Amino acid sequence: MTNSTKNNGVPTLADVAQHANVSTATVSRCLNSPERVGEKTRKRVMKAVRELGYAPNFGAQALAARQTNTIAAVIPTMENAVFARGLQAFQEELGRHGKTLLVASSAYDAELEEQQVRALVARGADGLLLIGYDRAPDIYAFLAKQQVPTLIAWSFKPEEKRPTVGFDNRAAMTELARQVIAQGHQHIACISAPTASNDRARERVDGIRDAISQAGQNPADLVVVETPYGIETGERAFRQVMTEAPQTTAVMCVNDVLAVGALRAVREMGMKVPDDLSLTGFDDIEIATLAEPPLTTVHVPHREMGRCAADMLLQILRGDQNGHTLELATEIRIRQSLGPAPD
Amino acid sequence: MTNSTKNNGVPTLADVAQHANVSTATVSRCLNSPERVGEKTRKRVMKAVRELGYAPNFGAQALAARQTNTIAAVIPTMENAVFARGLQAFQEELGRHGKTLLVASSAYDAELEEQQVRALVARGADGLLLIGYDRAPDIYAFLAKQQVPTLIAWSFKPEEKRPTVGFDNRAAMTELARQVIAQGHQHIACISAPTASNDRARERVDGIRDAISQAGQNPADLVVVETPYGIETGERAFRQVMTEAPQTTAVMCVNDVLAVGALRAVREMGMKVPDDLSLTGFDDIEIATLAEPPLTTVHVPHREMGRCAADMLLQILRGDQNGHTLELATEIRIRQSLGPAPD
DNA sequence: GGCCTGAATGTAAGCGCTTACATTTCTTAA
DNA sequence: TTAAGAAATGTAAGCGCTTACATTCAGGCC
Repeated sequence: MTNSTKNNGVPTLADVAQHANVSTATVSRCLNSPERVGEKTRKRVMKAVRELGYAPNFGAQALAARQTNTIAAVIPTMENAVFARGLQAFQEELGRHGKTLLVASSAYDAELEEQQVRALVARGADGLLLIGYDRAPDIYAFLAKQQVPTLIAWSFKPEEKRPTVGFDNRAAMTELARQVIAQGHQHIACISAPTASNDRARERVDGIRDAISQAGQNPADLVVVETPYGIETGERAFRQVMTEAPQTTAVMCVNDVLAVGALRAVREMGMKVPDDLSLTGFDDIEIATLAEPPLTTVHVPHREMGRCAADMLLQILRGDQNGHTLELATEIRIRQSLGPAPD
Repeated sequence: MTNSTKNNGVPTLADVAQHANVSTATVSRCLNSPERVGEKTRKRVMKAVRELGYAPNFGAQALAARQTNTIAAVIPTMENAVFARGLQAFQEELGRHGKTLLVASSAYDAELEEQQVRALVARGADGLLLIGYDRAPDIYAFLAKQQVPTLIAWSFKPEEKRPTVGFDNRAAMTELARQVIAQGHQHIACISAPTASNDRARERVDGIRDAISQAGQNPADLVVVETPYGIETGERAFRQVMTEAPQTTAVMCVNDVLAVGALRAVREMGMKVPDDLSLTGFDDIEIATLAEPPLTTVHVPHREMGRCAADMLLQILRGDQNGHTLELATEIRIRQSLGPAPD
């Protein structure tokens, strides 16, 4: 044990320096910009590093270098496959660039999200990924003050100027609703996540209304039931829809999970999809294809979004001043859960 | 702007101290142990904190306090709902205790996992969550040297002495296999994830063999096809099984995702589950109940495991010397995908 | 009043690293 | 051979915070 007995036996840069008979500066350079160190010295230093089992102290590094190489993400929940996928891709891409991912989830709760954002920034995140635009202005103010580059994902509104990677939830849903209407459905209902602080859900519902308007009908007639995320909640929401509006022939859900829940309820109620009732989802996660019948839905490139988000955030951190806004294309996937209106 | 122009305008402890006319020590105490500061002073300081929008510098804090309040997890992938759930619960529980979660994924790749572990430790993780026991000894040595408390999850072997929270994969699968055998199945095949560096998969396969032995048959006869995680791969694996062992009447998969893939293949091949062939999974994730027919599988309390993992790791960090090993119960869920052997 | 005690606050020494700047050593070309 | 420039290395000043220890100050007691 040549390393200092201080620091609990964990070797420090200074220990390595002593072991390799160089200054701490040289060791630091070996580790961070090896090309600036002579080959012989470098080998000697790396050997010392290995022998001592040295690993840099993160706090010290962060303090001195003024960056943590850490990117944070606050997502509603990892249990939603949509975010799990995106986050996975996000992390992979970050990892490729030597960044680490800090994660917190808000459980779709605005207040909790704010706390999480503050906590993660306090943890030294160099950059931040957030889902959707909706949030209190003071969070944005805080982020600006703390100079934390922030990227919004999973939403895309042309009029928003914040750095964004996402897709046009509204337009995508409008397109899907058109297809539903084209099948002759006159009484459409919608099962939505709570729209209060969730622009994605809100936009999707509005997208349906747009299509209804375009078809010359009254968008105010659209029956909307809001419910938290989940299969069971989707089930209950469907029953509510059928109670409130029994004439409904097509139910459009703002995500696949709710749609699967609805699908279950349909079956339990003894109806047939799509003969008696058509059903659509959004996201195109695995269960959409696995459901019986498979769900008509909007395919969203979640993985790609995660990857792009990482790239864009990295770019912003690097100081690239390019337009940091990217719209990804979605795609309607017509499957058996959508059929012509009965009668 | 009363705060120093240095540091890019981001306020520091010293700025707050000056603003509130106290020493930095007092500010620090206000933030970390408020009870040790007089009420008037405390209020004044907190006001200054708010006015300046102060947030502590993480690196400095970590360096001085010698801990980061950060816990890391390396999991195979978040795209597997099993880990997404567990991780979500893990994070929630950590958050409740003021800890933040660092995440990396290994993509089931041992070498990548090693890199990730090193990276996360270098990022100053106070503790570490790892999946399964299998890994190179030098990783364990490294962790010991770095004095990073580590908890293993998703596995549980009575003979292992490392801190662990998990379940007995082998015993659970044995139990399930018994049920399959009890249905008269003589020709069982298994679709497994690669077992080379995955003790969970290996134990499950061995669990089937145990049941076969117990039934007085030859465990060596078990046909095992290994394939990476995924629905499509499960599909292909099933075809391979039926090519290699066409007499098979029950296919036991080491997880639900592979089972769902197999189920698809069964259908494409024009067979009926469970009339022509029985199928089982493992994990009991949502798709298990959504599949047609619903999958017989082993229910694993993923969320609970995540939560317990957090609690245990926190305990270890606190220095509690209790036995840090916890076995969770699994439960067989018999559903329609399992039926009596044909003939 | 003087002394003691404990609470409140201040002083200042690091924590382990990066990096600007200084110094030394090697190349290279006249 | 030598001066000039480049490359390699060393020196040391922080980075912003925590905390051991020192100081101050009230109040209580004899």
